[in-house]
Amino acid sequence: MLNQTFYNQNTLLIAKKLLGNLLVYNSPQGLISGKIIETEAYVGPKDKASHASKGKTPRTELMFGPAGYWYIYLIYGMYNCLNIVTDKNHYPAAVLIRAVEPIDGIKIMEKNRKTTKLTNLCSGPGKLCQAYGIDKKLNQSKAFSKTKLYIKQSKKTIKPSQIIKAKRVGVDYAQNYKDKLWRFYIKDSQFISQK
DNA sequence: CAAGAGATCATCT
DNA sequence: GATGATCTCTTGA
Repeated sequence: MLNQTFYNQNTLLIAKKLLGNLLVYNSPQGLISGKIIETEAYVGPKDKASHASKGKTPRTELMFGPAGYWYIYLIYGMYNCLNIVTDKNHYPAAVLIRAVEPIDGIKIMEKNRKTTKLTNLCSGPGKLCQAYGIDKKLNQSKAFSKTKLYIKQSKKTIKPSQIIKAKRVGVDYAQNYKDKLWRFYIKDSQFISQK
C-alpha cells in the first residue's frame, strides 16, 4: 500500500503517479477494487478551481492538513467526490480520483450503479463513488494505514508517454486557473470519464 | 450526436 | 438565498 511519505510529495507528481495503481475498498458489501485511470490535481491556496482558494472553512480544513487523508464531499446535492489530500502540511492540495477500471466486486458495482455496462460503472467521480458505495462516512479517514479504503501499488507502472494531460472538467469559473492542464489520464483507456 | 434541463442539498454569504 | 470538482434523461436535427 502507498504510505504517507508518498502522499507528502508534489501534487502534480502524485496525480500522475497514481495512474495505474489500485483503489481498494473493503466495503460492507465485499471487496471492491479498480485500476486508477484518471485524476485531477487541485493545487495550493491560489487555485481558483479548488475549494481551498476560499480559505480555511470547516469543510476544507482537511486540505490544509497532513497528506494521506481522504477528502470526500457531496456535490450537486447528489454525488460524492473522492479526493486524497497531498503535499506538505499547511499547504492545501488534493488529487481528485475521476475514473477507475473495475477489477474486483463488479457484481456489487453493477448493483449500486443499476447498470451492467462495464465502461459506465466507474467512469466519472460521481459514478465511481456510487459504484464503490463511498460516502461522507469515510471523509477524513486515513489512506496510508490498514484501513477500509486505500491505494495499492501496482507492479506495472504507467510510462510517461502513456499519460495524457488535459484541462480540468467543470471549472470554467476558475479564471486564470481554468485552463491548467492538471487532468491526467491513461491514453487509449475505455474507462475515462466523458467530456 | 449535441444541447438543455432537472434532480437535490451541504456549504458558504 | 445562491451555488456547485456531476450525471441521466429528453428533445430535436
